Amino acid sequence: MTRLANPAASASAGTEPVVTIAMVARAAGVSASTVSRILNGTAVVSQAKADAVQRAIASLGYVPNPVARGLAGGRTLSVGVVTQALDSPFYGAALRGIEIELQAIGHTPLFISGQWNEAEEQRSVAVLRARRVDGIILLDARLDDEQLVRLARDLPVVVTGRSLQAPNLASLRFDNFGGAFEATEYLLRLGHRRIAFISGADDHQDAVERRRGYREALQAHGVALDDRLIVPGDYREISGARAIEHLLGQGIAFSALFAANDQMALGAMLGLYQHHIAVPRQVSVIGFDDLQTGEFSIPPLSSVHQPSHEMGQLAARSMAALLDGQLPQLQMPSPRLIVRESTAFCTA
Amino acid sequence: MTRLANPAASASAGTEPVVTIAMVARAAGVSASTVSRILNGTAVVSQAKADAVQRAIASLGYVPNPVARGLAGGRTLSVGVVTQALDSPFYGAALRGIEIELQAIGHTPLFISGQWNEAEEQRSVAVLRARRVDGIILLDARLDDEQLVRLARDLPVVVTGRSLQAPNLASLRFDNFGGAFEATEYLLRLGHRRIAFISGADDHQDAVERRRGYREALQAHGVALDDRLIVPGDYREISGARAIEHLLGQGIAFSALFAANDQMALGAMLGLYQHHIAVPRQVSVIGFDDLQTGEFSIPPLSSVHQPSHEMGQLAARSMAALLDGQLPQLQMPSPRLIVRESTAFCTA
DNA sequence: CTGAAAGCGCTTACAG
DNA sequence: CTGAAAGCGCTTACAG
Repeated sequence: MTRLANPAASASAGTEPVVTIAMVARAAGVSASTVSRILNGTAVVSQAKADAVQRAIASLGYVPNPVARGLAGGRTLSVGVVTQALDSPFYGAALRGIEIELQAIGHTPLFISGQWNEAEEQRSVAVLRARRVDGIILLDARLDDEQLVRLARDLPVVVTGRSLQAPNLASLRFDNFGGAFEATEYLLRLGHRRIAFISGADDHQDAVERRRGYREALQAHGVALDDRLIVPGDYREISGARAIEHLLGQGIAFSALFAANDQMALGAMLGLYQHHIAVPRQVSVIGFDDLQTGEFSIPPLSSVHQPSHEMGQLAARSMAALLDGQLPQLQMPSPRLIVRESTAFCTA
Repeated sequence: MTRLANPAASASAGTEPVVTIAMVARAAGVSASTVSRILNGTAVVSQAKADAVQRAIASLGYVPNPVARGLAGGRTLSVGVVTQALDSPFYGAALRGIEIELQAIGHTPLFISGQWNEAEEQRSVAVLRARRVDGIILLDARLDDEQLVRLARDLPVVVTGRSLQAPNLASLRFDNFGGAFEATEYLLRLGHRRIAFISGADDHQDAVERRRGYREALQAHGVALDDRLIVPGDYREISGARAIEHLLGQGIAFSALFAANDQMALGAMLGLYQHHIAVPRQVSVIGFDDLQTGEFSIPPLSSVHQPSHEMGQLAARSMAALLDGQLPQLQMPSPRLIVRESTAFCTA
C-alpha cells in the first residue's frame, strides 16, 4: 500500500501531501514522541525544542489526525450528542449551543437523533461508542437512569431533562413544573377561572411536569379542578387545533387556554380563529417554550421561555468539566414568563 | 457471555471487554485477513469459513471499529455534512433526510454548520477532512465553484443550491426562479397588479433567483415594474415586519405581497395585522418554502413548497452513488404552489 | 528531558 | 482461496 501521497489530504485546499507527525519531527530535529508530547502538553519539554517544533508545525501546516489519535490514545476529541430531533426549532437551538461550546474546547460534536424512541436511542449510543467518542451528551434521553449510570462507567455522560446523581455523570434539569405553575398563576391573576389545558404525551417527562404545574397552581389558588378542561395533545400543532374542536364540540366553557408547548398553542389559536373566537378578547392563550415563531404569531404569543440554546451551552460546558476530571456545578436558568399579546384580563 | 448476543444493548451496557477482529479470527479458526475480507465483501471466501466467521461474530457480538478502519483503509464510513444552520426548520428537515438515507447505506453523518460564512465553511470542511470522512455534502455552500471542484478531486462531493458539472461531484438545484415565477403569476391571475416583493439578501443565490422570477413574471404579463414595490429583507421575520412599515410609511400602494421566504411573509402578516389590514381581504400574502409554521399561521399561508426533506434524501443518495463509483442522476422535484388562505381575488 | 519501540484495530498488497 | 506482514498516524509506557 503506497499511500504516502495521501489522497485524502489537507483542508479545503485540494491535492496536497498530508503532513504527519513524523515529518514535523524530522523538520524540527526531534522525535515524534517529543512532538506528540508538546502537542498534548503531556510532559515538560525544553524551550528550544518546543520552539523548533512549533516552527515546523507552522511551516508545514501540520494538523493532527484525530482518527489516528483516537486509535492510539483513546481520545478522539469528539463528543457524541444524541438529540431527539434534528428538525426541531427547540433542539436545533440546543445543538447550536453545543457546537459553539465544544468548539471552544477543541472538540467536535457528533450529532445523531433518537426520535424519542428508546431502541433508536440505544442504536445511536452504540454508533457513538463504536466511533470512540470521548463522551456523550443526551438531550432528554429515553434511556432509564440505570442505563445512563452504567454508560457513565465507561465515559463521561451529561443528560438533560432529569436530575440524576452518579459518578462521571452530570444532569441538567429545567423547572418545567415551576414554569407551568407560573403561567397558570398568571392567567389566574388576570381573573380567569375556566382555564383549559392542552397536555403533551405522558411519556414526555416535561409534559407530565407541566400538567402538574397547571394542576397545582389551580389548587393553590383554590380553583376547583375540572378534568374536562384537560385535553390530551401530542406537542404538534394539529393536536392543538383538534383540542379546540373537542372543547367547543363538547360545549366546555373556558376563558383561557394553556398549551403545554407553543406548537399546540399555535394550533389552538388557528382553531379559535376558524371559529371566529378572538384572542385575547374572548380567550387568552399561553404557550410554553417561547419559540421564535410565537414571537411573530397573530397575536404574538405569551409563553414560558425555555432557554434551549443556553441548555446546549451548559451541557457542553458540563461535558468539558467532566472530560477535565472536574465536577460540573452548572445550573439551568429559572423559567421566565414572556408576556406578549395573546393574554388579557378575563371579561367573561 | 450470552449477554453479548444483543450488540445494541451491549453497546450501551457498560464495562465490557471490547472484542476485536483478532478475537473473531481466533474463535473462527481463520486469520484476521479473512475476517476482514468477509466483512468487506472484498474477496470470495469458502462458504465454510464464511459461516464460521459469521457465527463467531454473532456469538462474540463483534462490532468493527470505524476508527481503526478509517486509519487502515481510508474509509471511515462517515460522510461530512456542512449545513448553514443547525437551528433552522428548513435545513433541519434536510438533515433528517440525510440521516435516514445515509443510515440505509451504513454511513454516519457528521453534521457541522457553516453559518453562511465562507471562512467558517472552510474551517468546517477542514475539520471534516481531518476526520477522514469518505465524502462531503454541502447544503448551499458558500465556497465557490472552483473550490468545490478542487475538493472533489480528493473525495466525493455533493452540493445543493447550484448546478455544477465536475468529476466526482454531484449538484442538486431547486428551481427557485420557477417557483417565484409561479407564485407571482398566481397573484396576477387573481387580478393583482400592485404586487410588493420582499427580497432576501443578494448573497443568497436563491434570493436572487426568486426576485428574478418575480420580475419576469410581471414582465411576461405586461405589468410595469415599480421598483418602489421591491423592499429588501434578510429572510428573518423581523425584516418582513419592517418592510410593511416601509411600504405603509412611504404610502406605496399594493394589494398583494410576495415574500421571498415564509419567515418574512409571517413577519409581514404581523405588520399588516398591527395596522389592522386584513389578510387576504385587503392584501394577499404569499411566501416561499412552505414551512410547517405557515400551515398554522393566521390565516394559513399560501406558499411555494420547497422539498427540503427530499432534498436531503436526494443529496445522500447522490453521495451513495458517488461513493459507489456511479454517476448520480437525481433531480430535484419541481416547485409546487400550495394555496391556502392568505391569498384572494383582488378587490382594489 | 527524550528517543526507540510497541501497540491501538483494522486493511491490503504480497506471496503462496 | 488464504495467511503473514507491513503499515495507517498517533500515543505512551519503558528505558535511559
